[in-house]
Amino acid sequence: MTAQKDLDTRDRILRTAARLLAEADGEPVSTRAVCTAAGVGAPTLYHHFGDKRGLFDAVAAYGFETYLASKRAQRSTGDPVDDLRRGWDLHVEYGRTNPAFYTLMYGTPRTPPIAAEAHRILLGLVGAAARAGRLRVPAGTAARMIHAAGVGVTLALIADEAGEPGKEADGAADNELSERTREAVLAAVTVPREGEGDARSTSAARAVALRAALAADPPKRLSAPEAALLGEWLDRIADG
Amino acid sequence: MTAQKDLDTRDRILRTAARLLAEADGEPVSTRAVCTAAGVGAPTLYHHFGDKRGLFDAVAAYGFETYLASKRAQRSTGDPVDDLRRGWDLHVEYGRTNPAFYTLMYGTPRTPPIAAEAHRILLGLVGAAARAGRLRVPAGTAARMIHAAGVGVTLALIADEAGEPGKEADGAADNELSERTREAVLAAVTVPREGEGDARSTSAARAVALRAALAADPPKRLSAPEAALLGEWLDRIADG
DNA sequence: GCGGTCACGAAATCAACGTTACAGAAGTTT
DNA sequence: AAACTTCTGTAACGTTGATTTCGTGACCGC
Repeated sequence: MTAQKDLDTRDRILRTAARLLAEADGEPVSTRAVCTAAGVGAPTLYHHFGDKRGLFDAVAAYGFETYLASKRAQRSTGDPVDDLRRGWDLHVEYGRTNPAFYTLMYGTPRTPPIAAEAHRILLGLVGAAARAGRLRVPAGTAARMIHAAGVGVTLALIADEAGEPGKEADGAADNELSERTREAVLAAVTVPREGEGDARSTSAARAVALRAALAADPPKRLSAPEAALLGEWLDRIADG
Repeated sequence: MTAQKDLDTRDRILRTAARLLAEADGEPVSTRAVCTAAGVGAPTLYHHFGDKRGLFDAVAAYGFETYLASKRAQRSTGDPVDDLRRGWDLHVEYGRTNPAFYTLMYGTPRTPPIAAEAHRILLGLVGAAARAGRLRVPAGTAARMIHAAGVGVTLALIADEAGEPGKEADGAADNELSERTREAVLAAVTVPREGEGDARSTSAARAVALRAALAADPPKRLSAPEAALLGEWLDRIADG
């Protein structure tokens, strides 16, 4: 079974590189270290991954896949705002359990392309909330706010745990930071539940909902400039 | 003037290293590159900074000093919540104009000790708001939330500008993200202005204010365990 | 059973890195 | 003026990095 052995070795290199990357706290990991730790020769690594870049790209994809899998598996709870909550919690949880991968992903200005799918999933959740009339700001703005705040909170938690490892007791404080910031952003971005808000918030929410629906299904009876202008007006109503 | 020449060369090396660090987008900068770019020999660098670590520590302090100077120069506007706003804006502004230094500071789990003073200044601003009765959550919690969200927003803006450089037009969208997130967190953390809120929020704010005052000036008439228990109760009141 | 492809290891190659002897120049002190 | 300290350049040293060259054993279709 050549294919079996092949996958075994490749996977072993991948796992070893991931472990070394997690242990080395930020400073670079050499291909030599990966080879010796995995018990393979250098040509084996180059046979499977081409070069160092290819190896670490594969490692990044490998480490991020568990997160994407959990995100993709997320089913709607019926309440789109609760779905946003669960998405936030999944994000923070992944960062806390995989700090090395996470800082590689979101701590650098050059966000790897693998993270693009995570962002697409977030846009999907936010879009659903918008179509349900639960947003009071444009969907793109809401997504950016949620993403930025979530990344900031996760990096702060990682920094805390790096500073004082082994402290299990502050898990409560960590959850407090995450949940409070999450609710702060969601409160600023969503409308409570039903149309019980004042007229201003509901008209804003309806403008956002219409905007999201039009984005998903472009109006055929309007020209492109007309649609663009309409979108701008709807944003202005949403900004209230 | 030996001292003059000394400072000149040292400063030139510092500036050159800072520039190379800003240009090299994340990947490491070699001492050789710094030496050739600064027009000095290697022993000069080692004479002034000891080794590579010493050089980059000095560079980090050098790059962060402008930020700390602006923070320290910040005078109160009279409204402690407005002071928090200005502190946030200063933070974001520094990150956008110095993305390389900023990601070095806040993008890594190992936050350099120089950033500790920035955090102390933030704690001072938050403490002032707490003593003025403008906080509805404990001061430490508020500081953590503001810091985490601010870092997240700044990193998001840096990532945006790295993705599409030269785009001056989206400065408005950038400010929108920063201001909206800032107001979202401040709204969740502070109370509006005067004691016009309902009884629950004012009692919470007063509990936080008392807590902050006691932290600054420990009560002499209470034993340490008593004071600890009192603090816990005040936090519970503040949490509502 | 045999040529060919695939997976892998031992050792080597080449460049780049941090760092250091050594030496010379310039100012300061005596 | 001589000795000394400080600052700096030339030229290396030793290490480590990524990557390749060559060779060998195993498996697979014919």
